[in-house]
Amino acid sequence: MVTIADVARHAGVSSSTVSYVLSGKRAISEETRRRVRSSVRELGYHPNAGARALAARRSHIIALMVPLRTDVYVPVMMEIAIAVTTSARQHGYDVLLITNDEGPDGVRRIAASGLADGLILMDVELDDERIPVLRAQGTQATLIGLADDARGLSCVDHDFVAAGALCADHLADLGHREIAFIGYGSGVYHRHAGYAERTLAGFRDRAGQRGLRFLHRTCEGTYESTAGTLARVLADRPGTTGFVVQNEGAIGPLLTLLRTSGRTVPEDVSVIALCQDQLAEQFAPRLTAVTGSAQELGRVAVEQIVGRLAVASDGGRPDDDQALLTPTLTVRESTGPAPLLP
Amino acid sequence: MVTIADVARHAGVSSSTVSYVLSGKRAISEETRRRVRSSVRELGYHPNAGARALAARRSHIIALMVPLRTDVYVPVMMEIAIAVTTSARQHGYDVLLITNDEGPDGVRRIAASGLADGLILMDVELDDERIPVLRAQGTQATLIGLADDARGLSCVDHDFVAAGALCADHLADLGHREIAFIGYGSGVYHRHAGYAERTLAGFRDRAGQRGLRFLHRTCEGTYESTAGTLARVLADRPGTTGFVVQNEGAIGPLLTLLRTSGRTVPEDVSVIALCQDQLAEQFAPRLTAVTGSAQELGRVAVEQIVGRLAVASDGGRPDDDQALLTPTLTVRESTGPAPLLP
DNA sequence: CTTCGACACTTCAACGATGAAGGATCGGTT
DNA sequence: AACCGATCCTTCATCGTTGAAGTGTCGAAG
Repeated sequence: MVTIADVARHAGVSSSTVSYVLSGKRAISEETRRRVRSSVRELGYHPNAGARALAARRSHIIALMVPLRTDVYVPVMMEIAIAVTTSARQHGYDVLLITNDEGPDGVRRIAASGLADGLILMDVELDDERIPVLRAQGTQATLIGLADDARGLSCVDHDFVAAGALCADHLADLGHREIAFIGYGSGVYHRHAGYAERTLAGFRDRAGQRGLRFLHRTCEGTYESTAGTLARVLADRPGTTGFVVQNEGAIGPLLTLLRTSGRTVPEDVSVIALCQDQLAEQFAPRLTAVTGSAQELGRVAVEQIVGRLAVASDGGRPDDDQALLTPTLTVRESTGPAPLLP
Repeated sequence: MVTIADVARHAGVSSSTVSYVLSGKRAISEETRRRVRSSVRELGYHPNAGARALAARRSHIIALMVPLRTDVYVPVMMEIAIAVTTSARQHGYDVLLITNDEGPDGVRRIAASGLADGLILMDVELDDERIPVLRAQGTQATLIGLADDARGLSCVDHDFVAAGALCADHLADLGHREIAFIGYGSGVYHRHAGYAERTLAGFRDRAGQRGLRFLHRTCEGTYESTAGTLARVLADRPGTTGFVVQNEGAIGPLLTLLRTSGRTVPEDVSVIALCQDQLAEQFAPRLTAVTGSAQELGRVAVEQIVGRLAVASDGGRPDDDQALLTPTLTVRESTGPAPLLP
């Protein structure tokens, strides 16, 4: 193992000079800097992470707490996790993956052991048990999602209200008047998962303003569940010409069921999905969709936590930013003008 | 921050006694152990990760290197990552997430800095650049996937050969004679991704033994690509009655296309998928599928690396195990007896 | 010709844990 | 009474890095 002392000896300086060259915290002459750098390269020196964390009281690790639950669309989670990892690396941090089944104790463990400098929490509930722990430990953290009381924390999330409104506007612009909103399973709403409720609220408000009638129906995302939901919708409101789908699993079944029931998309009914573009493009017809960038979410979360850590290590009190990312509507082949009344 | 010295003072012992109570490496009297444990609890002591890593020369961290690429089915990757994380915790390890765009340098960085004790590599290519680095650094590692030269490493993977054979057997048992194998995009084969080639090989061999005629066609997994692939298959071999699909993205389009071309599943054609059960159940009809457990894969990988680390820290030379996990065939509604010849 | 400040580097004491080596205590054996 | 071994605990050096404080040198100002 190559230590800083080996580098120092090789470059003919003291080890703290090597440390200063590497951290850039003191002025070092051009000549010495060059020599040290070339010794570092020649010996293949990498600072020992443990020693560095001990001495500097910073591990340069960010912990990312991901849900075990699989009722959220998994590729999105993965995309966020990867975006967090690559963004973190750009700021000189590594990412520790922990699962939220460790709960508040997990947060305590990570914070108290100094394993990570800060945390990013995913799948936050409105009234989350982990938040008081964070505050008690004085640990820097960012939430992906919104919580009731986010004092001392930063947050970032998609603007689901805007996403819901975009759906309503698009269908209203096309002349649709009766809409069905196919949501997640009822469990998601009972958990008060913010994203589900906020999308619905945004849709509901805009739908009201635009004079749309609509139904909201939960759906578990299986074929059977979608079939049941669709049957109920068509029984309750036979004049429905627009569908908003926020459940990734329900999209495929819905399209199949519409087809087999003799309804053509988009001539007879329009379908607009709240899902990743990649997924929207896999169906036939390709789906008009409202999307937020998962990568952006991860990137912003990292920037928030890195910013907080920088301020805190200078002895400051970080601002609690709340970022809402604006969603995008991409019009594809699944939406069109409402059919003329028969 | 609570240190081991605080605990020692509180319990009226020396700090190394606390250390021994916690590690269990020396005999400590029942009475003292009790007192130390209760002090630990009362003060909320968690050992400082950096100090522990420095002194013990083990970080208790396993690095998991995941692919950035998205042409593999992402939920499977996530499932593995989560299984690795939860299994690792059960062995007292945490998991550091790194992306394979860091390449061999990433491996060097992690190994040389002592950030992680060992690595688990995913998406390994047959001739992978990271493997020589691992060997040079003397780092313990496990591969998820198989490599050409795995000396000094452990490996775990699904038995894709067996999976391919299972597909051939099932269709042969049902009386099918002309089969189409819809694979991944050509890029996957050009990369010599082991799983694609091995599944095909297993299928090919068994198909030969069972007297099946078959076509193998690549497919990018989009609707258009699937349509093109299917059209070619039906033009080349109009008598095809069985489909094996190894591309998750192609399943939905294939089912839709078969239906719109007037073919009923399973009465006219049988479809067997190589994909997760969860996905197989989302289609209508539910798909007969051959599956390997992603959770099991993660669990075994962790057990291998933890085992290697234990042996190595006792000064031993770990065995290079290669585990192949047996896949399961679950018969659902998408396969049935071959239609009688017209 | 002293003094001062700027610059460039070094010295050295942390940081918080581990674990080898070294007591202290005690019952039992010669 | 002296010695022994076992048991249980403590002392202390060590891990590799950081950064405050200190040293030495040199040019410019007083």
